[in-house]
Amino acid sequence: MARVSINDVAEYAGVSPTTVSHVLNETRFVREETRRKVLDAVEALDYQPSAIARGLATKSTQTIGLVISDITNPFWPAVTLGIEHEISRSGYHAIFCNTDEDASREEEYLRLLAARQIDGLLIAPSGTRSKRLLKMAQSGLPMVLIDRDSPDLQAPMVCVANEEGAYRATKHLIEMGHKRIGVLMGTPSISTQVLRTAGYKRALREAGLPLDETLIVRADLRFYTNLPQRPFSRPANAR
Amino acid sequence: MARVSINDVAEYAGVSPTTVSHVLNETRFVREETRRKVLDAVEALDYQPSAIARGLATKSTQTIGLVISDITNPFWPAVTLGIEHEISRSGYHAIFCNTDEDASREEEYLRLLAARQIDGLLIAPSGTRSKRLLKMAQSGLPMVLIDRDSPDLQAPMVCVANEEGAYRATKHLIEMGHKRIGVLMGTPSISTQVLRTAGYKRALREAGLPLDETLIVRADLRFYTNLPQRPFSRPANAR
DNA sequence: CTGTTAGCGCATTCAA
DNA sequence: TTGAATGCGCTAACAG
Repeated sequence: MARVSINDVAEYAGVSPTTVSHVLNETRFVREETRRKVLDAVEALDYQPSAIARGLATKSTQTIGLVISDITNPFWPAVTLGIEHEISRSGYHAIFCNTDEDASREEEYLRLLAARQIDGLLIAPSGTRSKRLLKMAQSGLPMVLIDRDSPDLQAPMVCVANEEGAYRATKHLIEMGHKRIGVLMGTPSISTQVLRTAGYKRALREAGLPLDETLIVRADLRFYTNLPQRPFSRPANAR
Repeated sequence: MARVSINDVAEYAGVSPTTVSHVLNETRFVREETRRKVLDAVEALDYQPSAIARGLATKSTQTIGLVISDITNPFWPAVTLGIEHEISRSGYHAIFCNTDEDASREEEYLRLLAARQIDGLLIAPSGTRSKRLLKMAQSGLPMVLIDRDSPDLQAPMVCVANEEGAYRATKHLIEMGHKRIGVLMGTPSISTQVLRTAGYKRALREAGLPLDETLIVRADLRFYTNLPQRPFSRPANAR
């Protein structure tokens, strides 16, 4: 039952562990004959290198953290799928973290990811500024924000045009002759919501329409299907 | 930039690494005074134990593999959410693997998970029987099948009542007076599809209705939203 | 062209 | 009540 290690392979092949390592990683030239012996041993013993041990030795884990808010919001599966494809194409893999829009869960996950020594981080940050996240960014951990901005993080971000989108939508309604236009807003602390509301206001301003704050309503923007909905009680959320 | 290790903490606190390890894991009694010193050192140095190193030493990774077929099928986000909650509640975390219903991707992921020394596996197996998966099961790796059965695996499974569900649905239609009832079937190799079709047939048989095979049609059962749909071409699939 | 040695950061005997 | 020594499985100098 004991895991077969690089030493077992080396012994079986009659070479040193170093050589085994080198042929497996193609990290230095090895005589074809030796190479064959090693490969045969690997085959015979069904050897699987331990990513753990390698990680410890190289300080690189080929792992990236994926921190999102709510996988049941259909936006995220679509994003996740694309991410997963690119990641796995490059030999990496993702640790999946669903924060449920809960700052303490986010914090917990960040701690875990740090302990797992991730090589990079993809995150849709919750509104609350996390000291840990900040520190991770400053430590030089490669990181990109998805869907949401975070003022003090200054990491690259990819997102939709929230302000512009809301602006255009509002403008469109105005052009159709509507005067009293409302907004359903999700979690206010999130950049998407702030920006969309900003776009909405800009359109109103531009059209000379009055801004009625009571028309901006806090709502639960989650997507409902008739699937079993979240068995866990959580604060309302939205992208 | 160098990671602070257990030795740094030990030195800072004026104790041995052994003691640090013990207070952190609460694995043997340590005098309160010593304990405090260690905890203070941890705090002062912002020490994060390396899960990698621990994994290598203990052979336990607190990691479980989650292998599903298609995260854009709304069934899976719902399932994933529940899994993620339970997993993280227990101090574990998941490596997310989206196979896209592709046997070779499944194979690749299984290899990766084995290398990462996962402690357990949750999988919705693709139809094709994987030798690697079989070996993993036989090696004693804790494993549970989700949503789909796999004949030669004999692992615990949790799924919906496919046969019974299809049976009842069909029966309902029959009771409403319908005679020509069709089936849209996804990937045929998957147990869900087989069972549902079986339930359908049972209902027909029971009602003495003829079975018209041409009414069982292979289809793409993916769920379409107006979200950007899979930028990758893949074979059609379904749960 | 290949092997020896020495860590990576932790947990764990075995001693004291 | 605490330490010293060893090893997990691998990679990376440094030799030869």
